[in-house]
Amino acid sequence: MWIAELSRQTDVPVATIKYYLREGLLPAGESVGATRARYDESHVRRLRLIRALVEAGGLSLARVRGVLAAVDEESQQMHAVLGAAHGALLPESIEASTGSLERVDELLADHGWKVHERSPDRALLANALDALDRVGHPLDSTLLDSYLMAAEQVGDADVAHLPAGDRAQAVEATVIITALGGPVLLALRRLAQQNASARRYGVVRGPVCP
Amino acid sequence: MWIAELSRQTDVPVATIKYYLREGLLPAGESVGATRARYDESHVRRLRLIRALVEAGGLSLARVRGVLAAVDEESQQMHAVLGAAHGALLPESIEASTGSLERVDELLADHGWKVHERSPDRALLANALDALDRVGHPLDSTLLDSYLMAAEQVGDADVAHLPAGDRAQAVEATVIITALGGPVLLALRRLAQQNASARRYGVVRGPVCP
DNA sequence: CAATATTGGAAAGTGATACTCTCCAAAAGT
DNA sequence: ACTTTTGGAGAGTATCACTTTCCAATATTG
Repeated sequence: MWIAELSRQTDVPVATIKYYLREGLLPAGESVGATRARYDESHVRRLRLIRALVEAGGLSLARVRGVLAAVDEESQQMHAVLGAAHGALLPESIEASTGSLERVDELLADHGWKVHERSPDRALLANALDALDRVGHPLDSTLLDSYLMAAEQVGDADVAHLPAGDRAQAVEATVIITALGGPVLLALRRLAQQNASARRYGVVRGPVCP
Repeated sequence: MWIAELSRQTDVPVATIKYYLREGLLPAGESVGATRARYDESHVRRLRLIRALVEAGGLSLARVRGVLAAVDEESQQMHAVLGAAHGALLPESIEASTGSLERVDELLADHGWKVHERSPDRALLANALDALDRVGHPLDSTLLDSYLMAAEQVGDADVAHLPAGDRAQAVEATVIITALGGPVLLALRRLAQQNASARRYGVVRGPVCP
């Protein structure tokens, strides 16, 4: 198919496809003459993946680039793919207080979690705890435990549901569920908060949506 | 205190404070003469809140403005404050397929969740499910159930931990925990995924962080 | 065969966001 | 008297994610 057809099938403007090609997010089509290139199903899939990560996952194009690199890295073990996908999803350097980092490490140790010691998530978590401290609302330890147990449920379920057979599909499923599961979980959490709030405070009329 | 002292206490550059004042994110100080204004603890707290929402919560200044408006709205019931905070945290119009919206509504009905029928979270959730469909990895119903139960745990715990006494503090705690709890939960989820992945796939060496 | 349309490719332009810098005259400190 | 600081405003800057405009080389259509 030509670029116009690729645009039609994915609902992405031709100009944007050209931009993604320039940026190296989308591999070039098979060049047919000087002013023509042919695209195929793989381009349709890749383009849909990019749009899903950007629109629903809220990733920047820079992060998408990193995620795609992790997807395309053929040689790695599945466990490493997850680590690479996580690495691509996060800023690589976050600063956090040693106090919060210790609290995180202790928490992980208490529950016997086996995570990479240089995982950016440790620092990211500690950083969030620091921010809560700074605004004068430190995260209660029992609340943090609730978060951890809920996260464990979800993380276990995520990994259990990764397809076992085809490696390429498992890799894609890994980045998709990691990136798009987040918004799903956060939306459900807010809905659960609304439900819990309705029970705790009672509702005269529904909540006001401004 | 003068603006320089406010800057010192919050680690926010004077130019940025002036910018926030212009943008109406920070209320003006008490004007003392033509070239002087006095700031107090309330400005320090507000500024720290803004920075926490922006840096740790990842909110845009436009969303912060909405959240602060919800905080400052004195008249509302606590339940409405939560709704307003949620409203401010999300885009107000998200489109989703009727199929996914029905799936969401059914899910909420099955679990007896009482949420506002026009909550943007419904559409946001349905939109995320649509995105998963479009990339050819529809969200498995048992996995969605795991998400829902985990979200219920967290949402219940969040609301249970809101301070009961002072209303102003409860309002602030509501927006803080809603906005900053998200990153905490997502970081823990990724750590849980790493742990589950280590168990499922075994680890020869630790995951590679690129 | 002529007229029109489409393509790949590159460069420049756009609009939003979040600052950051420069300037100013009035006032405060020394 | 002189240096510093302040509030206020305007302009400038960097990044991001496109979008527009241009081109010459083809393809398609009549």
